[in-house]
Amino acid sequence: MTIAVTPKSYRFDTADSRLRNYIGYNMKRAYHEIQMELSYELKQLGLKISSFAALAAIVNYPGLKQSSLAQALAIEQANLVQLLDEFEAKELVKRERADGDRRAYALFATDKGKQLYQKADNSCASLEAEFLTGFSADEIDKFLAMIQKIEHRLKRKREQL
Amino acid sequence: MTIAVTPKSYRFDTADSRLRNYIGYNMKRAYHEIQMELSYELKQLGLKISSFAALAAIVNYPGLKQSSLAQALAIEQANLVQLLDEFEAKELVKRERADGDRRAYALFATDKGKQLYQKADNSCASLEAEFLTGFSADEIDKFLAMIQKIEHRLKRKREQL
DNA sequence: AGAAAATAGTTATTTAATATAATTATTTTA
DNA sequence: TAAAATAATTATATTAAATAACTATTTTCT
Repeated sequence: MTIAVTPKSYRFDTADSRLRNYIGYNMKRAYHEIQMELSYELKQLGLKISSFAALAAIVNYPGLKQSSLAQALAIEQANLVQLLDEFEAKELVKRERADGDRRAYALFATDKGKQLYQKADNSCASLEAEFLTGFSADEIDKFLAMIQKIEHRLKRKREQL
Repeated sequence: MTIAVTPKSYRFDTADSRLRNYIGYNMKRAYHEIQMELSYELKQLGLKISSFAALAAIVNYPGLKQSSLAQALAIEQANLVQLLDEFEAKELVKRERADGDRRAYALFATDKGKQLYQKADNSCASLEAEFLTGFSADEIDKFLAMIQKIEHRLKRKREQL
Protein backbone atom coordinates (compact mmCIF):
# COMPACT_ATOMS: atom_id res chain seq x y z
CA MET A 1 0.00 0.00 0.00
CA THR A 2 1.54 3.26 -1.12
CA ILE A 3 0.76 6.71 0.10
CA ALA A 4 0.65 9.45 -2.47
CA VAL A 5 2.62 12.55 -1.59
CA THR A 6 2.12 15.77 -3.47
CA PRO A 7 4.29 18.65 -2.34
CA LYS A 8 2.76 21.65 -4.09
CA SER A 9 4.11 25.14 -4.09
CA TYR A 10 0.94 26.57 -2.61
CA ARG A 11 0.91 24.15 0.33
CA PHE A 12 2.50 25.21 3.57
CA ASP A 13 3.73 23.14 6.45
CA THR A 14 0.69 23.40 8.66
CA ALA A 15 -0.48 21.10 11.41
CA ASP A 16 -2.67 19.16 9.00
CA SER A 17 0.12 18.21 6.62
CA ARG A 18 -0.13 14.56 7.63
CA LEU A 19 -3.85 14.59 6.87
CA ARG A 20 -3.17 16.15 3.50
CA ASN A 21 -2.08 12.75 2.27
CA TYR A 22 -5.68 11.63 2.48
CA ILE A 23 -8.00 12.13 -0.45
CA GLY A 24 -10.92 12.19 1.95
CA TYR A 25 -9.50 15.07 3.96
CA ASN A 26 -8.66 17.08 0.86
CA MET A 27 -12.13 16.47 -0.47
CA LYS A 28 -13.67 17.75 2.73
CA ARG A 29 -11.56 20.90 2.69
CA ALA A 30 -12.08 21.62 -0.99
CA TYR A 31 -15.80 21.02 -0.84
CA HIS A 32 -16.02 23.33 2.15
CA GLU A 33 -14.56 26.14 0.05
CA ILE A 34 -16.94 25.45 -2.81
CA GLN A 35 -19.81 25.42 -0.37
CA MET A 36 -18.87 28.77 1.13
CA GLU A 37 -18.68 30.47 -2.23
CA LEU A 38 -21.69 28.82 -3.85
CA SER A 39 -23.91 29.32 -0.81
CA TYR A 40 -23.11 32.99 -0.90
CA GLU A 41 -24.01 33.32 -4.58
CA LEU A 42 -27.20 31.25 -4.36
CA LYS A 43 -28.34 33.15 -1.30
CA GLN A 44 -28.70 36.21 -3.48
CA LEU A 45 -31.25 34.26 -5.49
CA GLY A 46 -33.04 33.02 -2.38
CA LEU A 47 -31.68 29.49 -2.76
CA LYS A 48 -29.48 27.15 -0.77
CA ILE A 49 -27.29 24.46 -2.27
CA SER A 50 -29.82 21.83 -1.25
CA SER A 51 -32.75 23.72 -2.72
CA PHE A 52 -30.87 24.44 -5.92
CA ALA A 53 -30.21 20.73 -6.33
CA ALA A 54 -33.88 19.93 -5.82
CA LEU A 55 -34.99 22.63 -8.23
CA ALA A 56 -32.54 21.42 -10.86
CA ALA A 57 -33.93 17.91 -10.66
CA ILE A 58 -37.53 19.12 -10.86
CA VAL A 59 -36.87 21.36 -13.84
CA ASN A 60 -35.01 18.67 -15.73
CA TYR A 61 -37.31 15.81 -14.80
CA PRO A 62 -40.88 17.14 -15.02
CA GLY A 63 -43.40 14.95 -13.27
CA LEU A 64 -40.80 13.60 -10.84
CA LYS A 65 -42.28 12.19 -7.62
CA GLN A 66 -41.07 13.27 -4.20
CA SER A 67 -39.78 9.84 -3.30
CA SER A 68 -37.73 9.58 -6.49
CA LEU A 69 -36.33 13.03 -5.90
CA ALA A 70 -35.28 12.17 -2.38
CA GLN A 71 -33.64 8.99 -3.57
CA ALA A 72 -31.81 10.68 -6.44
CA LEU A 73 -30.37 13.35 -4.15
CA ALA A 74 -29.73 10.93 -1.28
CA ILE A 75 -31.73 12.98 1.17
CA GLU A 76 -34.64 12.08 3.42
CA GLN A 77 -38.18 12.47 2.09
CA ALA A 78 -39.07 14.15 5.34
CA ASN A 79 -36.55 16.90 4.76
CA LEU A 80 -37.97 17.53 1.32
CA VAL A 81 -41.42 18.45 2.52
CA GLN A 82 -40.79 21.91 3.89
CA LEU A 83 -38.40 22.66 1.05
CA LEU A 84 -41.24 21.95 -1.40
CA ASP A 85 -43.66 23.92 0.75
CA GLU A 86 -41.36 26.89 0.34
CA PHE A 87 -41.09 26.31 -3.39
CA GLU A 88 -44.87 26.31 -3.65
CA ALA A 89 -45.16 29.41 -1.50
CA LYS A 90 -42.75 31.17 -3.87
CA GLU A 91 -44.59 29.69 -6.85
CA LEU A 92 -41.47 28.02 -8.22
CA VAL A 93 -42.88 24.50 -8.22
CA LYS A 94 -46.30 22.93 -8.03
CA ARG A 95 -47.36 19.56 -6.72
CA GLU A 96 -49.93 17.74 -8.84
CA ARG A 97 -51.57 14.48 -7.94
CA ALA A 98 -49.77 11.76 -9.85
CA ASP A 99 -52.12 9.81 -12.06
CA GLY A 100 -52.40 6.17 -11.19
CA ASP A 101 -51.24 6.67 -7.60
CA ARG A 102 -53.26 8.87 -5.31
CA ARG A 103 -50.60 8.76 -2.61
CA ALA A 104 -48.00 10.43 -4.75
CA TYR A 105 -47.37 13.89 -6.10
CA ALA A 106 -45.82 14.73 -9.45
CA LEU A 107 -43.62 17.81 -9.32
CA PHE A 108 -43.50 20.50 -11.98
CA ALA A 109 -41.49 23.71 -12.13
CA THR A 110 -43.46 26.85 -12.99
CA ASP A 111 -42.08 29.31 -15.53
CA LYS A 112 -40.84 31.36 -12.62
CA GLY A 113 -39.12 28.27 -11.24
CA LYS A 114 -37.51 27.52 -14.57
CA GLN A 115 -36.22 31.05 -14.88
CA LEU A 116 -34.78 31.04 -11.39
CA TYR A 117 -33.15 27.72 -12.09
CA GLN A 118 -31.50 29.11 -15.21
CA LYS A 119 -30.02 31.99 -13.26
CA ALA A 120 -28.80 29.74 -10.47
CA ASP A 121 -27.39 27.24 -12.92
CA ASN A 122 -25.47 30.03 -14.63
CA SER A 123 -23.95 31.08 -11.30
CA CYS A 124 -23.01 27.53 -10.62
CA ALA A 125 -21.51 26.98 -14.05
CA SER A 126 -19.46 30.14 -13.95
CA LEU A 127 -18.11 29.34 -10.50
CA GLU A 128 -17.04 25.92 -11.75
CA ALA A 129 -15.52 27.44 -14.87
CA GLU A 130 -13.62 29.84 -12.65
CA PHE A 131 -12.05 27.29 -10.36
CA LEU A 132 -11.39 24.92 -13.26
CA THR A 133 -9.56 27.50 -15.34
CA GLY A 134 -6.48 26.04 -16.94
CA PHE A 135 -7.41 22.39 -16.57
CA SER A 136 -7.89 20.52 -19.83
CA ALA A 137 -11.17 18.78 -20.71
CA ASP A 138 -9.29 15.53 -20.39
CA GLU A 139 -8.07 16.32 -16.90
CA ILE A 140 -11.57 17.25 -15.85
CA ASP A 141 -12.98 14.06 -17.32
CA LYS A 142 -10.41 11.95 -15.51
CA PHE A 143 -11.13 13.75 -12.28
CA LEU A 144 -14.88 13.23 -12.60
CA ALA A 145 -14.49 9.59 -13.53
CA MET A 146 -12.28 8.99 -10.53
CA ILE A 147 -14.48 10.75 -8.04
CA GLN A 148 -17.57 8.95 -9.32
CA LYS A 149 -15.81 5.63 -9.14
CA ILE A 150 -14.84 6.27 -5.54
CA GLU A 151 -18.42 7.17 -4.67
CA HIS A 152 -19.75 4.15 -6.47
CA ARG A 153 -17.40 1.74 -4.73
CA LEU A 154 -18.27 3.02 -1.31
CA LYS A 155 -21.97 2.99 -2.06
CA ARG A 156 -21.73 -0.60 -3.21
CA LYS A 157 -19.81 -1.53 -0.09
CA ARG A 158 -22.37 0.08 2.16
CA GLU A 159 -25.38 -1.39 0.40
CA GLN A 160 -24.08 -4.91 0.41
CA LEU A 161 -24.16 -5.08 4.21
CA MET B 1 -16.74 27.35 -21.48
CA THR B 2 -17.04 23.62 -21.99
CA ILE B 3 -18.97 21.20 -19.85
CA ALA B 4 -17.32 17.88 -19.20
CA VAL B 5 -19.54 14.87 -19.74
CA THR B 6 -18.55 11.48 -18.43
CA PRO B 7 -20.96 8.68 -19.24
CA LYS B 8 -19.77 5.84 -17.05
CA SER B 9 -21.13 2.34 -17.01
CA TYR B 10 -21.99 2.56 -13.32
CA ARG B 11 -24.00 5.78 -13.67
CA PHE B 12 -27.73 5.55 -14.20
CA ASP B 13 -30.15 8.08 -15.56
CA THR B 14 -31.40 9.49 -12.31
CA ALA B 15 -32.98 12.84 -11.58
CA ASP B 16 -29.60 14.33 -10.67
CA SER B 17 -27.92 13.56 -13.99
CA ARG B 18 -27.78 17.26 -14.87
CA LEU B 19 -26.05 17.99 -11.57
CA ARG B 20 -23.57 15.22 -12.22
CA ASN B 21 -21.80 17.51 -14.65
CA TYR B 22 -20.68 19.59 -11.69
CA ILE B 23 -17.48 18.76 -9.89
CA GLY B 24 -18.89 20.35 -6.76
CA TYR B 25 -21.92 18.10 -6.72
CA ASN B 26 -19.88 14.97 -7.31
CA MET B 27 -17.50 16.00 -4.56
CA LYS B 28 -20.37 16.42 -2.14
CA ARG B 29 -21.80 13.03 -2.98
CA ALA B 30 -18.47 11.21 -2.88
CA TYR B 31 -17.40 12.82 0.36
CA HIS B 32 -20.72 11.89 1.89
CA GLU B 33 -19.99 8.24 1.18
CA ILE B 34 -16.50 8.49 2.64
CA GLN B 35 -17.94 10.19 5.68
CA MET B 36 -20.52 7.47 6.27
CA GLU B 37 -17.95 4.70 6.12
CA LEU B 38 -15.17 6.44 8.01
CA SER B 39 -17.48 7.70 10.76
CA TYR B 40 -18.64 4.16 11.31
CA GLU B 41 -15.11 2.83 11.63
CA LEU B 42 -13.85 5.63 13.86
CA LYS B 43 -16.88 5.34 16.10
CA GLN B 44 -15.64 1.93 17.15
CA LEU B 45 -12.53 3.68 18.46
CA GLY B 46 -14.55 6.38 20.20
CA LEU B 47 -13.58 9.02 17.64
CA LYS B 48 -15.38 11.18 15.11
CA ILE B 49 -13.84 12.45 11.90
CA SER B 50 -13.34 15.87 13.46
CA SER B 51 -11.71 14.48 16.59
CA PHE B 52 -9.50 12.17 14.55
CA ALA B 53 -8.27 15.16 12.58
CA ALA B 54 -7.49 17.06 15.76
CA LEU B 55 -5.71 14.11 17.32
CA ALA B 56 -3.65 13.58 14.18
CA ALA B 57 -2.47 17.17 14.26
CA ILE B 58 -1.62 17.03 17.96
CA VAL B 59 0.32 13.77 17.63
CA ASN B 60 2.29 15.00 14.63
CA TYR B 61 2.88 18.53 15.90
CA PRO B 62 3.69 18.24 19.61
CA GLY B 63 3.38 21.51 21.45
CA LEU B 64 0.80 22.86 19.02
CA LYS B 65 -1.35 25.65 20.42
CA GLN B 66 -5.13 25.61 20.29
CA SER B 67 -5.37 28.61 18.05
CA SER B 68 -2.93 27.14 15.52
CA LEU B 69 -4.81 23.88 15.55
CA ALA B 70 -8.11 25.61 14.89
CA GLN B 71 -6.58 27.57 12.06
CA ALA B 72 -4.94 24.54 10.47
CA LEU B 73 -8.18 22.56 10.50
CA ALA B 74 -10.31 25.55 9.56
CA ILE B 75 -12.58 25.14 12.54
CA GLU B 76 -13.58 27.56 15.27
CA GLN B 77 -11.46 27.74 18.43
CA ALA B 78 -14.67 27.65 20.42
CA ASN B 79 -15.61 24.28 19.01
CA LEU B 80 -12.23 22.89 19.93
CA VAL B 81 -12.64 23.45 23.62
CA GLN B 82 -15.06 20.67 24.45
CA LEU B 83 -13.31 18.35 22.06
CA LEU B 84 -10.08 18.88 24.00
CA ASP B 85 -11.93 18.54 27.28
CA GLU B 86 -13.03 15.11 26.15
CA PHE B 87 -9.51 14.24 25.05
CA GLU B 88 -8.22 15.18 28.48
CA ALA B 89 -10.99 13.24 30.21
CA LYS B 90 -9.97 10.17 28.20
CA GLU B 91 -6.29 10.96 28.85
CA LEU B 92 -5.43 11.10 25.17
CA VAL B 93 -4.07 14.64 25.23
CA LYS B 94 -2.84 17.04 27.84
CA ARG B 95 -2.82 20.81 27.87
CA GLU B 96 0.35 22.38 29.21
CA ARG B 97 0.91 26.07 29.71
CA ALA B 98 2.90 27.31 26.76
CA ASP B 99 6.15 28.91 27.83
CA GLY B 100 6.46 32.54 26.94
CA ASP B 101 2.70 33.04 26.67
CA ARG B 102 0.56 32.47 29.71
CA ARG B 103 -2.65 32.82 27.71
CA ALA B 104 -1.92 29.84 25.53
CA TYR B 105 -1.81 26.09 25.97
CA ALA B 106 0.59 23.73 24.26
CA LEU B 107 -0.99 20.42 23.35
CA PHE B 108 0.68 17.04 23.74
CA ALA B 109 -0.63 13.56 23.02
CA THR B 110 -0.15 11.00 25.77
CA ASP B 111 1.11 7.51 24.95
CA LYS B 112 -2.49 6.38 25.03
CA GLY B 113 -3.38 9.14 22.59
CA LYS B 114 -0.55 8.20 20.27
CA GLN B 115 -1.61 4.57 20.27
CA LEU B 116 -5.22 5.42 19.54
CA TYR B 117 -4.10 7.69 16.74
CA GLN B 118 -2.08 4.87 15.19
CA LYS B 119 -5.09 2.59 15.19
CA ALA B 120 -7.37 5.25 13.76
CA ASP B 121 -4.81 6.21 11.16
CA ASN B 122 -4.57 2.59 10.08
CA SER B 123 -8.33 2.42 9.63
CA CYS B 124 -8.22 5.58 7.63
CA ALA B 125 -5.34 4.41 5.47
CA SER B 126 -6.88 1.07 4.69
CA LEU B 127 -10.20 2.62 3.78
CA GLU B 128 -8.38 4.94 1.38
CA ALA B 129 -6.39 2.05 -0.03
CA GLU B 130 -9.62 0.17 -0.54
CA PHE B 131 -11.44 2.82 -2.48
CA LEU B 132 -8.31 3.73 -4.45
CA THR B 133 -7.62 0.18 -5.58
CA GLY B 134 -6.61 0.05 -9.20
CA PHE B 135 -5.66 3.70 -9.56
CA SER B 136 -2.01 4.37 -10.32
CA ALA B 137 0.19 6.50 -8.10
CA ASP B 138 0.27 9.01 -10.91
CA GLU B 139 -3.51 9.20 -11.16
CA ILE B 140 -3.76 9.70 -7.43
CA ASP B 141 -1.11 12.42 -7.53
CA LYS B 142 -2.92 14.24 -10.30
CA PHE B 143 -6.18 13.98 -8.46
CA LEU B 144 -4.69 15.37 -5.24
CA ALA B 145 -2.93 18.18 -7.06
CA MET B 146 -6.14 19.18 -8.79
CA ILE B 147 -8.33 19.10 -5.70
CA GLN B 148 -5.78 21.10 -3.73
CA LYS B 149 -5.51 23.64 -6.50
CA ILE B 150 -9.27 24.08 -6.53
CA GLU B 151 -9.31 24.58 -2.77
CA HIS B 152 -6.45 27.01 -2.94
CA ARG B 153 -8.03 29.11 -5.67
CA LEU B 154 -11.31 29.42 -3.81
CA LYS B 155 -9.57 30.21 -0.55
CA ARG B 156 -7.59 32.95 -2.25
CA LYS B 157 -10.74 34.33 -3.79
CA ARG B 158 -12.54 34.40 -0.49
CA GLU B 159 -9.68 35.94 1.45
CA GLN B 160 -9.06 38.74 -0.99
CA LEU B 161 -12.50 40.23 -0.35
C1' DA C 1 -61.95 -11.12 -1.70
C1' DG C 2 -59.58 -9.74 2.40
C1' DA C 3 -55.72 -9.39 5.66
C1' DA C 4 -50.95 -8.05 5.92
C1' DA C 5 -47.17 -5.64 4.25
C1' DA C 6 -45.20 -1.97 1.75
C1' DT C 7 -45.13 2.74 -0.11
C1' DA C 8 -45.97 8.11 -0.50
C1' DG C 9 -46.23 11.92 1.92
C1' DT C 10 -46.48 14.48 6.24
C1' DT C 11 -45.48 16.07 11.05
C1' DA C 12 -42.82 16.51 14.97
C1' DT C 13 -38.66 15.67 17.25
C1' DT C 14 -33.81 14.83 17.76
C1' DT C 15 -29.10 14.87 16.80
C1' DA C 16 -24.97 16.76 15.36
C1' DA C 17 -22.04 20.11 13.16
C1' DT C 18 -20.88 24.64 12.85
C1' DA C 19 -21.06 29.58 13.68
C1' DT C 20 -21.55 33.77 16.65
C1' DA C 21 -21.14 36.77 20.61
C1' DA C 22 -19.54 37.99 24.90
C1' DT C 23 -16.02 37.31 28.77
C1' DT C 24 -11.41 36.93 31.26
C1' DA C 25 -6.55 36.94 31.22
C1' DT C 26 -2.57 38.15 29.02
C1' DT C 27 0.39 40.15 25.56
C1' DT C 28 1.50 43.48 21.97
C1' DT C 29 1.26 48.04 19.93
C1' DA C 30 1.57 52.81 19.81
C1' DT D 1 0.94 53.29 30.22
C1' DA D 2 -3.46 53.23 27.70
C1' DA D 3 -5.51 50.94 23.77
C1' DA D 4 -5.78 47.21 20.79
C1' DA D 5 -5.10 42.50 19.77
C1' DT D 6 -4.77 37.60 21.02
C1' DA D 7 -5.73 32.86 23.56
C1' DA D 8 -8.91 30.36 25.63
C1' DT D 9 -13.44 29.78 27.40
C1' DT D 10 -18.60 29.85 27.96
C1' DA D 11 -23.02 30.13 26.36
C1' DT D 12 -26.02 30.46 22.66
C1' DA D 13 -27.79 30.24 17.96
C1' DT D 14 -28.10 28.43 13.49
C1' DT D 15 -28.21 24.88 10.30
C1' DA D 16 -28.22 20.49 8.16
C1' DA D 17 -29.52 15.99 8.51
C1' DA D 18 -31.55 11.77 10.70
C1' DT D 19 -35.40 9.31 13.17
C1' DA D 20 -39.94 7.99 14.60
C1' DA D 21 -44.69 7.99 14.35
C1' DC D 22 -48.84 8.79 11.64
C1' DT D 23 -52.53 8.75 7.62
C1' DA D 24 -53.83 7.36 3.17
C1' DT D 25 -53.27 4.42 -0.45
C1' DT D 26 -51.45 0.59 -3.05
C1' DT D 27 -49.42 -3.97 -3.52
C1' DT D 28 -48.78 -8.68 -2.15
C1' DC D 29 -50.14 -13.05 -0.69
C1' DT D 30 -53.06 -16.89 0.32
